[in-house]
Amino acid sequence: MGRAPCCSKVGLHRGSWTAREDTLLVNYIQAHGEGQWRSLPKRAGLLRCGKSCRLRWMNYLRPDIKRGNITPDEDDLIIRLHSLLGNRWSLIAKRLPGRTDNEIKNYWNSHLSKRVENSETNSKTSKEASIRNNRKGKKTTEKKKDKPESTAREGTTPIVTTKVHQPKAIRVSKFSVITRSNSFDSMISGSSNWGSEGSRRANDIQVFDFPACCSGIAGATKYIGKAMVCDEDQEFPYCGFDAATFLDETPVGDDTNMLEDIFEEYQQLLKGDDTVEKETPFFYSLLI
DNA sequence: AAGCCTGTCAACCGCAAAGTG
DNA sequence: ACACTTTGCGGTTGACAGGCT
Repeated sequence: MGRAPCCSKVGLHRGSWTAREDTLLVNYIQAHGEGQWRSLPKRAGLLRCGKSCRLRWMNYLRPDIKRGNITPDEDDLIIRLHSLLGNRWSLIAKRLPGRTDNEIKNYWNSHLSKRVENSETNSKTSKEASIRNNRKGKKTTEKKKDKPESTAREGTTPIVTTKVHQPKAIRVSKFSVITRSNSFDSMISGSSNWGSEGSRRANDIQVFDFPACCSGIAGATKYIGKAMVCDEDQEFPYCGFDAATFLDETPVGDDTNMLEDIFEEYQQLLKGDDTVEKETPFFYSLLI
């Protein structure tokens, strides 16, 4: 499909998987577990490359994959998370149990991107109309502040088009935490000693106070999640709060209200001040 | 009925981070 | 510190299905 193979895979199967191949892969992983993808095909008796096996398992065969259409709730959540995180599909997928990054990416590209684009166009058009009206001398009762633009869709939450970050693809470690001792430089470069799997249990769910530097601006006081230490000597947004880490560190549960709450709180945080983007590109460089 | 067009989605790719020796 | 391998990510492609002309 598409491009030439990344390496010589003469004799290896490519393209769609057969039922037999699926069975072989599932049986092998059930018996031996995931990992060792490079050697897995040989051991499982598959004529596929390890990458292909991993992809098939991750995106299709895993038992916890949720099949079926994206629900309106999921749909909304994807739009809103994308407005915060950009194309970080794996991060978005983590907030949608049972959905894969590939699925969400495809769904976005085929369904949502156009819708959001249209909503932005519409909103732009109405804004321009408004400007034209103003130029005509039509009175406006109040000067609108720069608020997040949103448009309503029938029966769903309005689409938030506040900011669309276009981050580059970076891998976000599952247990990444920002510590006082870690500089932003190390955060960006990814040379992370920001925490280790061994130092924290994955399911530790606690309620934390936002550091004063953050809560002062955001108005938010608490979030539920794993520890994230902030350098309170610095003022937000220099303190080390970042969307990816925040969402990554916040456990996923079945409680959609909790997700809503988390989203709302982070939304508040980002909304804090548009000058953040203009005056502190450093903060945004964490996301872009 | 046949051909064209469009949308969807599984699978591929290259790249970069993380892991290992 | 370095080189090499493994893993994970996001972008892209092309097969396929269904609608349209």
